[in-house]
Amino acid sequence: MKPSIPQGTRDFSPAEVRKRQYILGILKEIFEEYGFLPLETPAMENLTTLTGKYGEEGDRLIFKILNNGLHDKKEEAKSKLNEEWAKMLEKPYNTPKVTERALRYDLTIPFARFVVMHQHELAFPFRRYQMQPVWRADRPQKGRYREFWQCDADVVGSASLINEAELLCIYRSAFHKMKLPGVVVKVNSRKLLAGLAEICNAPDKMMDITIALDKLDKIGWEGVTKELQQRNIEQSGIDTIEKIISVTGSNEEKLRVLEQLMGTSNSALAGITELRDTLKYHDALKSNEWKSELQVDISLARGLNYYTGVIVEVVSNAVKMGSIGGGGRYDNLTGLFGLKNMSGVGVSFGIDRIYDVLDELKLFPENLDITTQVLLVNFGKEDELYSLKVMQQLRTEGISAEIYPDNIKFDKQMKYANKRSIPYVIIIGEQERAEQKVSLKNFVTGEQQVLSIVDAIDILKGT
RNA sequence: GAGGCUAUAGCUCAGUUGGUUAGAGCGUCGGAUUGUGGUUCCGAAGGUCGUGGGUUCGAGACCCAUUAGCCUCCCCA
Repeated sequence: MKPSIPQGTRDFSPAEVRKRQYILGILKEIFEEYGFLPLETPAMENLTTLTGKYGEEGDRLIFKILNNGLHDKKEEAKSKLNEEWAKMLEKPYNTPKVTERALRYDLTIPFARFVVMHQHELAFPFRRYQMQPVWRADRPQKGRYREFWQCDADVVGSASLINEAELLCIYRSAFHKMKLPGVVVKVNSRKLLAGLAEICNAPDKMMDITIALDKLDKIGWEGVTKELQQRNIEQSGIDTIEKIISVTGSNEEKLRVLEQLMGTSNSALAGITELRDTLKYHDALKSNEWKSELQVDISLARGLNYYTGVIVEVVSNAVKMGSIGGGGRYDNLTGLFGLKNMSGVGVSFGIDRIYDVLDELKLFPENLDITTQVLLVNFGKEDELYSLKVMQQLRTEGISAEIYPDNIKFDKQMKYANKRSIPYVIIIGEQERAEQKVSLKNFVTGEQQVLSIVDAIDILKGT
């Protein structure tokens, strides 16, 4: 049979894993630096944990897991299952008989579930980071996969805007460490968007307005106007929106003008205040080394409807690609699972996209592909036994070493070392063994010398 | 959910208005060269042309269906 993998999934070759680990390593380091603790949750959740949390569209994209009731030995149970199957096929919907588990769709909802289940053991505010794959039954395309990784950091149990500011700093610090150019961290507030809907006389149409507005970059103001008309927004409202999104200047200047334009809405004023306070905290925390921009952007919307306060999204202008991260404040996330008054805020890094961007811009460090430092050539018989001892000595000294396990032709072994980009080869034959020495060949320069084991170790350690 | 493109060797792809025995590069394996890699040279293996049907004297090519992959919109990371 022809080997294949499911649509939207990928193998990661050793070189790719190295690169991915480079990204994960930077994130992990920063998360820990900011006091976040690691968490892992199962790949699958109970279906009821996930449904209804991501909107109608999201629900459709959840990967459901078939019950394995087929192992049930009772004929009665089997026929019951067949009935359910038939029902499901007739008009597509799910019954608990057929599926009651699903692959996790993101890391936030499982986190909320975890917090509620472990509320008595946790010290609040609880900060956790989590880096694991998630699955979506989406149609794959460039930069979009059915299995992809998310790296989230969330704080739950604190309403302070210091958390928002810290998360903004995590973004800026991480992309600074990756040397990613053209990074723009956009912030907005759901309250501001709610206020916008209010002053457009359409308080119940916040989602319609924000979805249309979110496309500003893509389809321009003309396209957005059309979309707003389609969504039945009054012309006076559209004019107001135009005025508001045309506001330019520094973040503080923007906020000042927005305050004048939207002063009649308490919600908008609350949004402006929280953005102002977040920026104030951020300014106290920030490093002058960071080259990314932090922009208040009222056209920023985020799809997930559990956000209630500050929202954030990160893009890189250096590459044509969707957002590489996003997040926001959700006031009542754990309320869904029965734990009230537990405000949370979090950010997510889309490392698959970050990978694509870094790869395209050739920003991965070059030394990532170094693996084994030295290969011992195998000459068979007593030579290889002596080589094994030498090899363990090297490993004890912290030098990664491997022996070619089979006694095949010399040049094949050399070709192997070359292909693996192993920088050193140790040759131990009869002569070297008799003298208790090794021949050390530098594969980059081609130089070779006969040395005592101690001297060889010194050279290998020096590089 | 809507639309577009593609499918030929392990990989990337040629293949003329339909015409004899389907090609190249890379990779793999063997040899030149069993104590010295990269470069080079010689040789070999490897294909029911995605699958099923149709048109035709004749189909890798044309038509229909089907499956899979890629991409765009929607939505999202």
